[in-house]
Amino acid sequence: MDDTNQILRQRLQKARDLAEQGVILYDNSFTPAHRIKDILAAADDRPAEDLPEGRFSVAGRIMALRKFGKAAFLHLQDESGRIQIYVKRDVVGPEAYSLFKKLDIGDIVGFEGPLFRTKTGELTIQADRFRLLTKSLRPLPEKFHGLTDVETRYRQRYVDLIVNPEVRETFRKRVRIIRLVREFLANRDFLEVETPMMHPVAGGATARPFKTHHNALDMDLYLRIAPELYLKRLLVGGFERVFEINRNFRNEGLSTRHNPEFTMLEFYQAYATYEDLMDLTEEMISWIAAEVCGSMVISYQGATVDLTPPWRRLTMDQALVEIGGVEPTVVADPDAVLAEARKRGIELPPTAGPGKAKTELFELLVEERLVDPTFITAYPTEVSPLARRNADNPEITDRFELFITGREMANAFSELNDPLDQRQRFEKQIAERGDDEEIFPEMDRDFVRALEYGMPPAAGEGIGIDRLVMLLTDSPSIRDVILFPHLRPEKG
RNA sequence: GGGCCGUUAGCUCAAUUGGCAGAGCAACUGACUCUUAAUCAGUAGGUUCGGGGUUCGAGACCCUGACGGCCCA
Repeated sequence: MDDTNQILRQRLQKARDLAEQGVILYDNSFTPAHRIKDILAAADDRPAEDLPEGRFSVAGRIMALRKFGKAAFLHLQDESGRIQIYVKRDVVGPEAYSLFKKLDIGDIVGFEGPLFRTKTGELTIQADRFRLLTKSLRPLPEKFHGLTDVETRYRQRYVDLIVNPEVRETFRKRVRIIRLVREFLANRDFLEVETPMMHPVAGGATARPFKTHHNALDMDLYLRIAPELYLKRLLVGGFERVFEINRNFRNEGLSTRHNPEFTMLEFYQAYATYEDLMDLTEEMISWIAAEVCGSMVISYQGATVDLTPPWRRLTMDQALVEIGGVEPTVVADPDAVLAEARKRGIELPPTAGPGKAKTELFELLVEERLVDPTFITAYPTEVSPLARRNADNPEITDRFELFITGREMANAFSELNDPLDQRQRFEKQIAERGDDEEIFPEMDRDFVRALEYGMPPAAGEGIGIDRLVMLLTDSPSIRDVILFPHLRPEKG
């Protein structure tokens, strides 16, 4: 502990003095009978003469303290809310009051007493007993400006949570959103499963994985970049509707939209197509928004986003023409697409075909302009190694991505279940991976074997939970919706 | 990885052209029994992110490193 700080020294000395007087600094013998929110609700707007009678006991942290000579007001905060407490020497007695005067903002204290209203009408507990439950040794941030330094907020999230109620609310909403996702899928007979986080082969996505090592088995393992290949094995096994909400890990850069570990929902439904999943996705996200935000029309960083179904559906070619302003003749001609991409300054690897070029053009010209929810369909097969080919056109897949506020929110497709096609696409991926052996180092042979047993026709989807939470909590950065976002160590 | 910006008291922030490092809140002492950014009087609190340099003199200028933010890859 940094004992050069004056305030810390004083607090520590104060704690020692209290301990010498026989005060227990970390007492765990007080059980509050009430939550602050329930007291506030019970009293509601009732006038002073009509307040609930009897004694109330609450426990929480002192957030503000206004002391007089022989009386004091304080605000106590528990998880549910904040209430004013009045402590008067004539009521608690001189001995207890001199102990009370040693308490600090930040201490956790239990109070007991009846309710009254102050002359300004504020509901207040007139404490006749109290007990110090936890002595705080570090000062809280200033009451008016609070804690705004983002680095401290992320590094010491506990302080952020103590002093910033909107941060607590964001994380409550996060929990609520995840619970609603589970409820929605459970109501449709989806089975929640858990699949491995450590994979011998990092598959199911194209991303650089984290590597670890199993000592007893003397083998390298990868933290999963996606659960997809395991969930599809479960379809082979006969579970027809499965989902998993869990962490994925990608060994890539950090940004306002990327954390190395992030939470992903993936779900798979047998005998369904990507078109069924568009309906399901609309229904799920608009319902969750209505439950959590109270409306399907929400505000995100100053923009209005209307989540009311149905949502706009465009093929990638249509989006390039209608939103990106690319000539239809260019979109229709593979060579022209490649030329257009190069003309726009996009650097393409030598192996890239028109599908890759289209996707890059889409990211450049269209993506950020899709504010209201939009499904983009007909992704090139070239960039969709796990998706089923379209029956009429093998160059495209039965796939969609969902964009909201210019960000990719979901990725879904009718699943490829032809084992021979799957093996060829894996082989092509490996051949084209370039120098970076970290990405897609080998094919998942067992997955191909599973397909050989026969996977029912199915559609599957992934939704980035963190991005969904960002959208529904109006948070600009993924770090605002992850309790402990990744940061470099404090001391280098 | 690249560019730009930032880091000053526990917190939020000042500091003119390079000239004694400050305020508010928090803290400490005292007064005060309905306050709510309580009030009043007084006191204390600094490795100006680290290292190096220029200068009579550096929080500020130069070099370098750390951490963070934004944008780009």
